[in-house]
Amino acid sequence: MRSTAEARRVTVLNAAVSAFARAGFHATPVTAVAAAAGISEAYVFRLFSGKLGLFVAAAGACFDRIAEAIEAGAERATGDSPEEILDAMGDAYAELIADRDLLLFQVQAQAVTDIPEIAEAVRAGYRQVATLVQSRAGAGDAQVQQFFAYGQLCHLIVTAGLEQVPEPWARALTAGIRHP
Amino acid sequence: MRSTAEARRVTVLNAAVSAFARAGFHATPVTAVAAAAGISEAYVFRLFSGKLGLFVAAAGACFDRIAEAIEAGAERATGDSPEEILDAMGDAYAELIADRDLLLFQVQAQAVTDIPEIAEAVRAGYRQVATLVQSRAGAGDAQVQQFFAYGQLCHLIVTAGLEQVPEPWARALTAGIRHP
DNA sequence: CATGTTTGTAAGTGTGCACTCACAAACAAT
DNA sequence: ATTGTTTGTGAGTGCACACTTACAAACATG
Repeated sequence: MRSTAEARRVTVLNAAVSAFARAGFHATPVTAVAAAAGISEAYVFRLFSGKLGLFVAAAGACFDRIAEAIEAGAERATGDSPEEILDAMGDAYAELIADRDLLLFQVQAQAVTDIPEIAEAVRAGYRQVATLVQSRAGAGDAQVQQFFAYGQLCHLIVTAGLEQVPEPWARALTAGIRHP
Repeated sequence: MRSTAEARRVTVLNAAVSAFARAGFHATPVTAVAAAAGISEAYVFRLFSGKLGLFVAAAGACFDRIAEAIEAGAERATGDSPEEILDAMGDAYAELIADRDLLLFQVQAQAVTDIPEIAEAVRAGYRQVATLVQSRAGAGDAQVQQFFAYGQLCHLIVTAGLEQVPEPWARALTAGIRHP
């Protein structure tokens, strides 16, 4: 008995977010997650209820990390106007997704929302983050909407690799976006 | 010999866009596409170079339809200021994605950009649409960027089913978005 | 009508993967 | 020590699916 089940679950979830982020739900065998976590495939199935349960739990971990980073970013805001807090939140988010795992996982999760359990997990994740942004920044609906619209644009820029494209249309889409 | 190969390819591509849109690249067996097109799986493999070739061709067809609709929308603009043309383009896009196939296909394609051929197809598609919007509307970079940012937000709203969510955070994200 | 070409399919083949089960070793409790 | 519980794995099982091949029927052309 090397570790408690709860500690293993955390390790596995980190490996799962990373693995699912790259290839998505259907193209990622749980063998890959197990290998990344350093345990056997069979034990992953005992720790989580099937591949679907694993993915849903990983989604929860993903959005928890995002909410945590955004809240910490708000704490570092220079002022307390909605604009300043939103800006600080944007910076924190840009910094967080530097490794791309959390960003890509969101894209992958959105792609498998035809599975009801995953759709619910995505809604729960955005509920958590959106209510946080709304209440913590004290921003109006339009500002919150804009915050998420440009966040989604960021997902497109990264998945399509637009920061590598020198043509004018790509420069227009990536202009001023923090950090890609 | 009922039909020419070229006519079959068109039929198959329509079926492919629809089928891939729902379940994505990896979860859609080419049997499903073949069945939807009313031909055998083996013939699909003769018409296209593997499942990947089929998906890439479907992506081309998808973005062609989008570009066509946006151009037709611009034609119907009430004035010829960038704002009015962009607005007409937005309406045309909102109308086009009413059946959700074209929207969901884009989301699915973004999720499998770890496959280089698909990443290139996505870039080619957005190049086509973005240059069209930029040149046809005569809009500045910031306006073009905003156009696509809110388009991407629209993808989130649909995949997560936010238009069905009555809570304040979801209302903020969906406010004023055309047609969901 | 004979020969060639294109359209179409039925029936495989091999492989990858989700999930299970029987079993073992580490630890706890009495 | 003995019994029970939790942590952990190796070795399967069965199925879905990408892709191939061999073959047949429709059409064209001389």
